[in-house]
Amino acid sequence: MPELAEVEYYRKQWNAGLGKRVLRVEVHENTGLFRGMDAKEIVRLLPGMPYRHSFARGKQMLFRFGAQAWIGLHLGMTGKLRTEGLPFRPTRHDHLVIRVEKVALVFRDPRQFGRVQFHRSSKPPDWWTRIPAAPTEPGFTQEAVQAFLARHRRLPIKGTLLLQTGFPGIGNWMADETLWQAGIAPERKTGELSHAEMTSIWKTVRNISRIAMSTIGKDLSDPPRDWLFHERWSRKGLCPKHKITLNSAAIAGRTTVWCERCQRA
DNA sequence: GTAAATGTTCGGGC
DNA sequence: AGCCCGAACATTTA
Repeated sequence: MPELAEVEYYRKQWNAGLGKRVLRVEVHENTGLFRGMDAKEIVRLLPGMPYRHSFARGKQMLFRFGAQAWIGLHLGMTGKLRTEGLPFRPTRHDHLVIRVEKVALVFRDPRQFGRVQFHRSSKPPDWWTRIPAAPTEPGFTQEAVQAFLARHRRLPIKGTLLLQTGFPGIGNWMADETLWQAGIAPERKTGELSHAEMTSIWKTVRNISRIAMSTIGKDLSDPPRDWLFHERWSRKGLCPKHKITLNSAAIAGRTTVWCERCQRA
Protein backbone atom coordinates (compact mmCIF):
# COMPACT_ATOMS: atom_id res chain seq x y z
CA MET A 1 0.00 0.00 0.00
CA PRO A 2 2.70 2.42 -0.86
CA GLU A 3 1.74 6.09 -0.60
CA LEU A 4 3.82 8.85 0.98
CA ALA A 5 4.25 7.37 4.46
CA GLU A 6 4.48 3.74 3.37
CA VAL A 7 7.22 4.69 0.93
CA GLU A 8 9.12 6.38 3.74
CA TYR A 9 8.73 3.27 5.87
CA TYR A 10 10.00 0.97 3.13
CA ARG A 11 12.94 3.25 2.32
CA LYS A 12 14.22 2.78 5.87
CA GLN A 13 14.02 -0.97 5.66
CA TRP A 14 17.27 -1.04 3.73
CA ASN A 15 19.14 0.91 6.43
CA ALA A 16 20.60 -2.33 7.78
CA GLY A 17 22.85 -2.30 4.73
CA LEU A 18 24.12 1.29 5.05
CA GLY A 19 27.87 1.65 4.71
CA LYS A 20 28.29 -1.93 3.52
CA ARG A 21 29.86 -2.93 0.24
CA VAL A 22 27.84 -4.62 -2.50
CA LEU A 23 28.96 -8.20 -3.07
CA ARG A 24 26.49 -9.35 -5.70
CA VAL A 25 23.23 -8.32 -7.37
CA GLU A 26 20.52 -10.70 -8.54
CA VAL A 27 17.64 -9.68 -10.81
CA HIS A 28 14.69 -11.18 -12.61
CA GLU A 29 15.65 -9.20 -15.66
CA ASN A 30 12.60 -9.86 -17.79
CA THR A 31 10.09 -8.55 -15.27
CA GLY A 32 8.23 -5.30 -15.70
CA LEU A 33 10.28 -3.58 -13.02
CA PHE A 34 13.16 -3.18 -15.42
CA ARG A 35 11.19 -1.89 -18.41
CA GLY A 36 13.24 0.55 -20.43
CA MET A 37 16.57 -0.35 -18.87
CA ASP A 38 19.23 -3.01 -18.92
CA ALA A 39 19.07 -4.85 -15.61
CA LYS A 40 22.42 -6.47 -16.34
CA GLU A 41 24.10 -3.10 -16.01
CA ILE A 42 23.26 -3.02 -12.31
CA VAL A 43 24.45 -6.59 -11.90
CA ARG A 44 27.74 -5.74 -13.57
CA LEU A 45 28.51 -2.32 -12.11
CA LEU A 46 27.20 -2.24 -8.54
CA PRO A 47 29.48 -4.84 -6.87
CA GLY A 48 32.31 -3.23 -4.94
CA MET A 49 30.40 -0.04 -4.21
CA PRO A 50 29.22 0.85 -0.70
CA TYR A 51 25.52 1.56 -0.11
CA ARG A 52 25.79 5.14 1.08
CA HIS A 53 22.47 6.87 1.44
CA SER A 54 18.77 6.86 0.63
CA PHE A 55 16.12 9.47 -0.05
CA ALA A 56 12.35 9.46 -0.51
CA ARG A 57 10.24 12.13 -2.08
CA GLY A 58 6.59 11.54 -2.78
CA LYS A 59 6.37 7.96 -4.02
CA GLN A 60 9.89 7.93 -5.45
CA MET A 61 12.99 6.63 -3.71
CA LEU A 62 16.63 7.14 -4.58
CA PHE A 63 19.53 5.05 -3.28
CA ARG A 64 23.13 6.14 -3.58
CA PHE A 65 25.97 3.68 -4.16
CA GLY A 66 29.66 4.58 -4.34
CA ALA A 67 30.76 7.84 -5.93
CA GLN A 68 28.59 7.79 -9.02
CA ALA A 69 25.80 5.27 -8.98
CA TRP A 70 22.15 5.80 -8.09
CA ILE A 71 19.23 3.43 -8.08
CA GLY A 72 15.71 4.87 -8.32
CA LEU A 73 12.83 2.74 -7.08
CA HIS A 74 9.07 3.12 -7.34
CA LEU A 75 6.91 0.62 -5.48
CA GLY A 76 3.92 0.67 -7.84
CA MET A 77 0.85 -0.95 -6.27
CA THR A 78 2.42 -3.90 -4.48
CA GLY A 79 6.13 -3.22 -4.06
CA LYS A 80 7.90 -3.70 -0.73
CA LEU A 81 11.46 -3.38 0.49
CA ARG A 82 12.95 -5.55 3.19
CA THR A 83 16.25 -6.98 4.29
CA GLU A 84 17.11 -10.61 4.89
CA GLY A 85 19.89 -12.18 6.89
CA LEU A 86 22.04 -14.90 5.37
CA PRO A 87 21.67 -17.40 3.96
CA PHE A 88 18.85 -16.04 1.81
CA ARG A 89 17.23 -17.58 -1.25
CA PRO A 90 15.00 -15.17 -3.16
CA THR A 91 11.56 -16.44 -4.14
CA ARG A 92 9.38 -15.81 -7.16
CA HIS A 93 8.55 -12.13 -6.63
CA ASP A 94 11.89 -10.98 -5.21
CA HIS A 95 12.93 -9.28 -8.44
CA LEU A 96 15.91 -7.27 -7.21
CA VAL A 97 18.30 -8.51 -4.55
CA ILE A 98 21.38 -6.49 -3.64
CA ARG A 99 23.66 -8.55 -1.46
CA VAL A 100 25.91 -6.48 0.77
CA GLU A 101 28.09 -7.78 3.59
CA LYS A 102 25.94 -10.04 5.82
CA VAL A 103 22.61 -8.68 4.52
CA ALA A 104 20.45 -8.95 1.42
CA LEU A 105 18.46 -5.87 0.33
CA VAL A 106 15.29 -7.14 -1.32
CA PHE A 107 12.73 -5.46 -3.59
CA ARG A 108 9.65 -7.63 -3.94
CA ASP A 109 6.75 -6.73 -6.22
CA PRO A 110 4.19 -9.37 -7.25
CA ARG A 111 2.33 -7.21 -9.75
CA GLN A 112 5.46 -5.63 -11.22
CA PHE A 113 3.93 -2.17 -11.56
CA GLY A 114 6.94 -0.83 -9.71
CA ARG A 115 10.06 0.43 -11.40
CA VAL A 116 13.83 0.33 -11.13
CA GLN A 117 16.07 2.99 -12.67
CA PHE A 118 19.84 3.17 -12.78
CA HIS A 119 21.82 6.37 -13.11
CA ARG A 120 25.60 6.73 -13.34
CA SER A 121 26.82 10.17 -12.36
CA SER A 122 28.14 12.04 -9.35
CA LYS A 123 24.87 14.00 -9.43
CA PRO A 124 21.36 12.67 -8.86
CA PRO A 125 19.28 12.11 -12.00
CA ASP A 126 17.11 14.85 -13.53
CA TRP A 127 13.86 12.99 -12.94
CA TRP A 128 14.65 13.09 -9.24
CA THR A 129 15.62 16.76 -9.10
CA ARG A 130 12.44 17.72 -10.91
CA ILE A 131 10.04 16.13 -8.40
CA PRO A 132 8.06 19.01 -6.88
CA ALA A 133 7.99 19.61 -3.13
CA ALA A 134 6.16 16.91 -1.19
CA PRO A 135 3.48 17.89 1.37
CA THR A 136 5.97 17.55 4.24
CA GLU A 137 8.50 19.91 2.66
CA PRO A 138 8.69 23.71 3.02
CA GLY A 139 8.20 24.22 -0.71
CA PHE A 140 4.66 22.81 -0.49
CA THR A 141 3.17 26.27 0.01
CA GLN A 142 -0.39 27.50 -0.10
CA GLU A 143 0.51 29.53 -3.18
CA ALA A 144 1.92 26.49 -4.99
CA VAL A 145 -1.21 24.48 -4.23
CA GLN A 146 -3.55 27.30 -5.34
CA ALA A 147 -1.64 27.65 -8.60
CA PHE A 148 -1.73 23.91 -9.23
CA LEU A 149 -5.46 23.64 -8.54
CA ALA A 150 -6.04 26.54 -10.93
CA ARG A 151 -4.36 24.52 -13.67
CA HIS A 152 -6.77 21.57 -13.37
CA ARG A 153 -10.13 23.26 -13.12
CA ARG A 154 -12.13 20.64 -15.02
CA LEU A 155 -10.91 17.54 -13.23
CA PRO A 156 -12.83 16.28 -10.17
CA ILE A 157 -10.88 17.31 -7.08
CA LYS A 158 -10.33 13.62 -6.30
CA GLY A 159 -8.43 13.24 -9.56
CA THR A 160 -6.43 16.42 -9.03
CA LEU A 161 -5.23 15.22 -5.62
CA LEU A 162 -3.84 12.10 -7.27
CA LEU A 163 -1.61 14.01 -9.70
CA GLN A 164 1.96 13.48 -8.59
CA THR A 165 3.06 16.70 -10.29
CA GLY A 166 1.13 18.66 -7.67
CA PHE A 167 0.70 16.32 -4.72
CA PRO A 168 3.73 14.02 -4.68
CA GLY A 169 3.04 11.02 -2.48
CA ILE A 170 -0.73 11.36 -2.30
CA GLY A 171 -2.47 8.15 -3.35
CA ASN A 172 -5.98 6.80 -3.24
CA TRP A 173 -6.51 6.50 0.50
CA MET A 174 -4.80 9.82 1.29
CA ALA A 175 -6.92 11.62 -1.29
CA ASP A 176 -10.12 10.19 0.23
CA GLU A 177 -8.91 11.03 3.74
CA THR A 178 -8.14 14.59 2.70
CA LEU A 179 -11.54 15.19 1.13
CA TRP A 180 -13.36 13.65 4.07
CA GLN A 181 -11.44 15.69 6.65
CA ALA A 182 -11.79 18.85 4.55
CA GLY A 183 -15.53 18.23 4.04
CA ILE A 184 -15.46 18.38 0.25
CA ALA A 185 -17.28 15.92 -2.03
CA PRO A 186 -14.85 14.09 -4.33
CA GLU A 187 -16.69 14.71 -7.60
CA ARG A 188 -16.61 18.51 -7.23
CA LYS A 189 -14.78 20.12 -10.14
CA THR A 190 -11.49 21.57 -8.97
CA GLY A 191 -12.29 24.94 -10.52
CA GLU A 192 -15.51 25.24 -8.53
CA LEU A 193 -13.89 25.14 -5.12
CA SER A 194 -14.01 28.30 -3.03
CA HIS A 195 -10.87 29.97 -1.84
CA ALA A 196 -11.57 28.72 1.68
CA GLU A 197 -11.95 25.15 0.40
CA MET A 198 -8.67 25.34 -1.49
CA THR A 199 -6.97 26.58 1.66
CA SER A 200 -8.55 23.71 3.54
CA ILE A 201 -7.20 21.22 0.99
CA TRP A 202 -3.70 22.60 1.47
CA LYS A 203 -3.90 22.51 5.26
CA THR A 204 -5.49 19.07 5.38
CA VAL A 205 -3.01 17.49 2.99
CA ARG A 206 -0.14 18.83 5.07
CA ASN A 207 -1.69 17.72 8.32
CA ILE A 208 -2.57 14.22 7.14
CA SER A 209 0.88 13.78 5.61
CA ARG A 210 2.62 14.85 8.81
CA ILE A 211 0.59 12.52 11.00
CA ALA A 212 0.87 9.62 8.55
CA MET A 213 4.65 10.03 8.55
CA SER A 214 4.81 9.82 12.34
CA THR A 215 2.69 6.67 12.51
CA ILE A 216 2.69 4.63 9.30
CA GLY A 217 5.98 6.11 8.16
CA LYS A 218 7.65 5.29 11.46
CA ASP A 219 6.69 1.65 11.96
CA LEU A 220 3.47 1.01 9.99
CA SER A 221 1.45 1.71 13.12
CA ASP A 222 -2.14 2.92 12.74
CA PRO A 223 -3.04 6.55 12.10
CA PRO A 224 -5.58 8.12 14.53
CA ARG A 225 -8.65 6.02 15.30
CA ASP A 226 -11.11 8.61 14.02
CA TRP A 227 -9.67 8.70 10.49
CA LEU A 228 -11.62 7.49 7.48
CA PHE A 229 -8.58 5.27 6.83
CA HIS A 230 -9.94 2.51 9.07
CA GLU A 231 -13.33 2.38 7.39
CA ARG A 232 -12.62 2.83 3.71
CA TRP A 233 -11.36 -0.66 2.91
CA SER A 234 -14.52 -2.64 3.53
CA ARG A 235 -17.72 -2.43 1.56
CA LYS A 236 -19.79 -1.58 4.62
CA GLY A 237 -17.54 1.00 6.21
CA LEU A 238 -19.19 3.65 8.39
CA CYS A 239 -18.43 7.35 8.59
CA PRO A 240 -16.41 7.84 11.80
CA LYS A 241 -18.45 10.98 12.58
CA HIS A 242 -22.00 10.04 11.63
CA LYS A 243 -21.87 6.24 11.69
CA ILE A 244 -23.78 6.13 8.42
CA THR A 245 -22.75 3.88 5.54
CA LEU A 246 -20.08 5.43 3.37
CA ASN A 247 -20.62 6.01 -0.34
CA SER A 248 -18.37 4.22 -2.79
CA ALA A 249 -18.00 4.84 -6.52
CA ALA A 250 -15.38 5.24 -9.21
CA ILE A 251 -14.46 8.91 -9.54
CA ALA A 252 -11.74 10.06 -11.91
CA GLY A 253 -11.21 6.37 -12.62
CA ARG A 254 -10.46 5.35 -9.05
CA THR A 255 -12.44 3.75 -6.27
CA THR A 256 -13.54 6.59 -4.02
CA VAL A 257 -15.13 6.42 -0.58
CA TRP A 258 -16.87 9.37 1.04
CA CYS A 259 -19.59 10.45 3.48
CA GLU A 260 -22.41 12.40 1.91
CA ARG A 261 -23.25 14.09 5.18
CA CYS A 262 -19.70 15.29 5.92
CA GLN A 263 -18.70 16.28 2.44
CA ARG A 264 -20.32 19.26 0.73
CA ALA A 265 -21.40 18.57 -2.86
C1' DG B 1 -15.36 -18.15 -11.44
C1' DT B 2 -15.34 -13.11 -11.24
C1' DA B 3 -14.22 -8.61 -9.89
C1' DA B 4 -11.33 -5.46 -7.86
C1' DA B 5 -6.99 -3.91 -5.90
C1' DT B 6 -2.99 1.57 -2.17
C1' DG B 7 -0.12 3.34 -9.60
C1' DT B 8 1.31 5.05 -13.80
C1' DT B 9 1.68 5.21 -18.84
C1' DC B 10 0.16 4.85 -23.39
C1' DG B 11 -2.83 5.34 -27.37
C1' DG B 12 -7.10 6.57 -29.64
C1' DG B 13 -10.95 9.59 -30.25
C1' DC B 14 -12.62 13.98 -30.05
C1' DA C 1 -2.44 20.64 -29.86
C1' DG C 2 -4.48 19.29 -25.93
C1' DC C 3 -7.92 16.99 -23.15
C1' DC C 4 -10.27 12.86 -21.57
C1' DC C 5 -11.02 8.12 -21.16
C1' DG C 6 -10.15 3.39 -21.13
C1' DA C 7 -6.88 -0.24 -21.57
C1' DA C 8 -2.75 -2.13 -20.32
C1' DC C 9 0.86 -3.93 -17.33
C1' DA C 10 0.73 -9.12 -13.74
C1' DT C 11 -0.80 -11.19 -9.71
C1' DT C 12 -3.34 -11.93 -5.55
C1' DT C 13 -7.32 -11.75 -2.81
C1' DA C 14 -12.18 -11.27 -1.51
